[in-house]
Amino acid sequence: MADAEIDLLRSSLDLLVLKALTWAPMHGYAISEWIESATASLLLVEEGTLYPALHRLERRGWIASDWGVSDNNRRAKFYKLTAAGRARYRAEWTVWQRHAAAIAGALRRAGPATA
Amino acid sequence: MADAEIDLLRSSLDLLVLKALTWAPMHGYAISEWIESATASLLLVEEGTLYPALHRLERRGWIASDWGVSDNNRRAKFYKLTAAGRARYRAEWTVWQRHAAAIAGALRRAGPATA
DNA sequence: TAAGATCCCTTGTGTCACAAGGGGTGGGCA
DNA sequence: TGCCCACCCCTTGTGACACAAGGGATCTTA
Repeated sequence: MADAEIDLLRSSLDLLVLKALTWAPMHGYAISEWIESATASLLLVEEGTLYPALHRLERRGWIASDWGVSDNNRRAKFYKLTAAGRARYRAEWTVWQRHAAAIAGALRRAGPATA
Repeated sequence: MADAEIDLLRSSLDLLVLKALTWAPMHGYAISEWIESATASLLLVEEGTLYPALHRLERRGWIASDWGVSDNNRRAKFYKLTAAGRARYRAEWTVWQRHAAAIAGALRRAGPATA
């Protein structure tokens, strides 16, 4: 029953990560904390999900990384958006909104018979 | 680039199928047509996606099937919601709305630094 | 100096959408 | 009459991905 909670994340992780980086470079741990706080703890990103996602985004050229030092004086890899990543973010956001609206609309219908 | 179009479906297929059946029993082909029309052709469900999904939902007890004859006088398998499926639909819908709202809210934020 | 928080990563495992096939039937049309 | 197309069902790879469950290193604090 609880599995329904996860499914929407499957589609939106990349988008949320890109969003987090639109403001400033961040390291992975901070990104996961931001997603948790920004969604009121509804979405909890496991480390085994986040880090492969970051590597995937980097491999595709949407983000780039540099080693640095965190606020807590620890070694951390900071990710930032590339120009392509910024464009990608805008495009994906548009698509996401349109599709979310389409699905929400379908779910609000009186019923298939009225279609 | 186009792959972003599909991702949101991944999470919502089950929900849309259950929704289609809240009104009346339907066969697979009609369900896929309804989803297409209800989402203004934004979501196109492949047969190789839909039929496994139907079998999955049936295996889990959310829907049940009976062979019958379609409007076009063809042999078709009609699916209907079970009581458990109806409850499931309501629960999943609630979760979907809450999560979609959470993600949309996170994406509208000024930036992580303000979190 | 021990513990806990911070930060990074990898390897199974299972699920799922999709592409690409296949098959059967009924109605319309040449 | 015979053929084609729309309708309707299904399966088998394949690749992508979230997740659980591990491991490791450093810094701070008690």
